[in-house]
Amino acid sequence: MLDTLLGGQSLPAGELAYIAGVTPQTASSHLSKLIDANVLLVETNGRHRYYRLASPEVAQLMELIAAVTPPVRVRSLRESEQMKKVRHARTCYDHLAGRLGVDLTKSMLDNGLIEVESPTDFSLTSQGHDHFRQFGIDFSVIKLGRRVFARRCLDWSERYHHVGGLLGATLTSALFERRWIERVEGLRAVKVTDVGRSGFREFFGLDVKEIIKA
Amino acid sequence: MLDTLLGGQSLPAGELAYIAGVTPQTASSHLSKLIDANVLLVETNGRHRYYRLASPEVAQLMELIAAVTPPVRVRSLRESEQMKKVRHARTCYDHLAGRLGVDLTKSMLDNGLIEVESPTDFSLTSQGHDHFRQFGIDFSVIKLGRRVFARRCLDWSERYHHVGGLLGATLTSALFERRWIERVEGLRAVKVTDVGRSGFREFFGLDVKEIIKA
DNA sequence: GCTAAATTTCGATTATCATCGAAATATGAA
DNA sequence: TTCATATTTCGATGATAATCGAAATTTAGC
Repeated sequence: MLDTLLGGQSLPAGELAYIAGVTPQTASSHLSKLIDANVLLVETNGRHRYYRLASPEVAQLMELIAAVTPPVRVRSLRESEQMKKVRHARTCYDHLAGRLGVDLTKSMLDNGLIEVESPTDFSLTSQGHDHFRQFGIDFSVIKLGRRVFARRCLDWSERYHHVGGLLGATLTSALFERRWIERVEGLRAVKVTDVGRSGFREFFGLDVKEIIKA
Repeated sequence: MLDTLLGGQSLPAGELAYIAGVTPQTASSHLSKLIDANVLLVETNGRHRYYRLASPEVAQLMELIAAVTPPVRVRSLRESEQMKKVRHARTCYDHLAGRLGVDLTKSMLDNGLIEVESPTDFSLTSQGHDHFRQFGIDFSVIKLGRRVFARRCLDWSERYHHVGGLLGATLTSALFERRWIERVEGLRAVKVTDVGRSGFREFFGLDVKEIIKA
């Protein structure tokens, strides 16, 4: 959770729990300890509680710990293959991340479907609205609710942003529905199907470099 | 045990056990974990095994933890007096910290001996080079090796930076050699001698406010 | 080679922590 | 109001860690 927050974002408890792979109760327990220890700050916003690092010193602290700690040894070929799959394409909460998520984001930027609105957010251009309407998703009728529309989410494996928020989530669930992507059993990784491979090329001008074999 | 080793000394396991108030078995168990975690190094010298911090980064890490952590409640008058001494002047790994370390750093900045080079580093000005040559230290002939020359190290008690790195270490060991400062028995604290008091005034334009009495 | 000192390893006990189901709380929406 | 969602609190259980006695290991000095 701390590693995720190192990017400087504020995230709600549920999302941090998902990322850490624990239940919300467990995450809540850890988060409150981290608050007490002056490591995190929380900002209450309605029923969401956004957690973030308490100070630049904490970020410096974590970088130092990473510098002092011996690098985590990958113990087996299987683990290393799994790591490759996870780096290639995975879900981050409910949207695409990894190489695929980042490349898709870059191609949407290049094609003028989205643009960088602020350090923390993307926005959908009118061209993007049209393009996604053709794709079968009409974002002009989708209600925002409390959720951010298109978060710029820092990708730990690619060190670049991918699209999160409602846009990322809606797009990703559509990709699952159309079977462009499928979950890899037991991992956070996803694989691109043959249908997806041609779909990404035609619709997003994106050549998916390596297809992960199931 | 780590707090004791922050003074920069090497100590045997038995002594660290005594200081921490645990049996040698318990200390040994913790020390071996700290070795595995790259926090400590051990030097075997006959049947004694001398433990010390593994790197300046570990010292910086611990000072940062102290800076982030909420202050510990002081339980007794004696503890409070000890705390005062430690806050006044102490060694941080191998360089000066506390009020004295911070004031010395400020006076070197004011007198143009050093300047802020980056958020993490100081640098020695040409005036500083001359001044230290007069003092008897020629930094132009000291090899850097892998160590940072003059780190801006955050001071937990003063919430300001003091000089670490090679510059801080070289200066501090010279101060011990000339008996401007001496260790306080059983603590990380140091005290300024009468010689040091006049020396700091003449050479660094620094009035040492309170002399810690032994 | 023997003995004493410093330290570690082993094993058992006790204390503490992590975890999650169930229930409570808080908020926003219908 | 009622329902759904986000989050926390409580409580029980299983896992992990701390601790130290006993015994093993290492080495200095005799």
